[in-house]
Amino acid sequence: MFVNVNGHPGSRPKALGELGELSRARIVPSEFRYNKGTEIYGEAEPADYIYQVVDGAARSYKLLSDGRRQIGAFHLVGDIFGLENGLVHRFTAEAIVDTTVRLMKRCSLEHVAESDVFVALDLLNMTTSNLQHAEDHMLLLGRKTSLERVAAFLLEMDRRLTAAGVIALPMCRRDIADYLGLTLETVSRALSYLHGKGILGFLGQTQRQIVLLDRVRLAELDL
Amino acid sequence: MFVNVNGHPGSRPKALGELGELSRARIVPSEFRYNKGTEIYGEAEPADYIYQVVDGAARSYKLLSDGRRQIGAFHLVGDIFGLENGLVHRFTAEAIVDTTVRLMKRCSLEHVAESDVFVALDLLNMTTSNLQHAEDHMLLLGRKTSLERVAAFLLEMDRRLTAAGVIALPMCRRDIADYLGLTLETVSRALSYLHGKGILGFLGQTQRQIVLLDRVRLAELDL
DNA sequence: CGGTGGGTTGAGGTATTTCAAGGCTCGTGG
DNA sequence: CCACGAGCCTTGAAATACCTCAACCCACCG
Repeated sequence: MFVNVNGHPGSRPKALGELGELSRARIVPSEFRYNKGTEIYGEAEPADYIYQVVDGAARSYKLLSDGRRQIGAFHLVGDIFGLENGLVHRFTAEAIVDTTVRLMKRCSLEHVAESDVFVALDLLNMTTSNLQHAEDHMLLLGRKTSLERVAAFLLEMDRRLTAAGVIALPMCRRDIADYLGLTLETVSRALSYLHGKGILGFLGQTQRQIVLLDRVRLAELDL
Repeated sequence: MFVNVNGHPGSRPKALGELGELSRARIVPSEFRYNKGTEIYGEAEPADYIYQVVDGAARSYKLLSDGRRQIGAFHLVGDIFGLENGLVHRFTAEAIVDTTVRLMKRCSLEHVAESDVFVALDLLNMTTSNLQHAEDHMLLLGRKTSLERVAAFLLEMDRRLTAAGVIALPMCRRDIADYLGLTLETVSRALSYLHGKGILGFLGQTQRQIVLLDRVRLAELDL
């Protein structure tokens, strides 16, 4: 079934083993590269590092026992993720495309936080940002229609990764669906609808580059 | 509005409150009572205080422009809520029943946090707890069926407010529905179904007191 | 008593999912 | 160079989980 593409149960990459190579660099943040679809860390794994996307994109998700997946967030260039307060990660994180991350050992960070108020407040600010996103997303998942969800998604991506007026999505329709609590078909239909209404256009033939032609009408769909 | 708080900026705090993790903050808490259904604070209002439920229960929610409501959390006895990092609240909070809260001035708390690393870390811990709850709730809202949602709700309430084997719910079906992203009818049907299966029982005639008769089968529904 | 605020239940409607088919692109190998 | 399969996306048709609308019951309360 869903064994390969999203790296479901089958794949148990050796994130720790790979990171072992980096263990020499204790203090200085190091960079690491993950290939498309590979796991960066798994849910319930020890949270030894925090990550920042240098290039590429990642997804964080939870799974139900039967494979249903909910993506909690996409991590784009510049985003910091993997920040957990407890000892373990609460999400699985995977590279959506070939991705370079900068990583930092968590324990040293915590140690700094205990002695430096401003680091602690920084952590608090980052956690609060994550919380705010999650709160907004609960409203979307609990109460918005499919069209409203897709509109909100497009506006979020427009805000976060538009370059030169074009939204170059790194993720496939299934990822979008699992982020929005829909099926990929419903996402596709909503995008087609918006396309038909002249609200957005596609560039190239991959369907992953989107131009927002009428931001006003799109915003009207995002209640 | 409700301005009966005596803690003025000038007054020097002395006694420790029982605000648990925040006791180091050395802030004098005052109590206040809200009648059933009244607003404690509104979304986008200045966040001047943080709150702890002494008695009763509260709900935090967001509204869409057309009135659709998503309850993000219920606040039960002992819970701290209204903790925002920004200047304004991101939810509206209301008393579900007649409720007594202990409240603390936020600005003084922040001031302490800047100088006391342990207070800042306490704030971080509380924010992280909220984040974790929101993350779990996203999975519920995005991917679980109505029966699974109701089962998860019952188990959460069982964990958080059961006394003597009875779950005495403070909230009505509509609140539950708006928490679970369902309609009140669907919630009612799910409860009836579980009742019919012998998984739960009702006490009294208000339908608000629930006994879990078969926690095992209920847990099986919570994937 | 009559009204109001919950709660349940049924019948019908609908938004979204599910199932199925087909198209397009791209990489690989004959 | 073309054939081929895999991955991704779209679209249609049918199924269904949940919603909507409506009726009714019951407890509470002035």
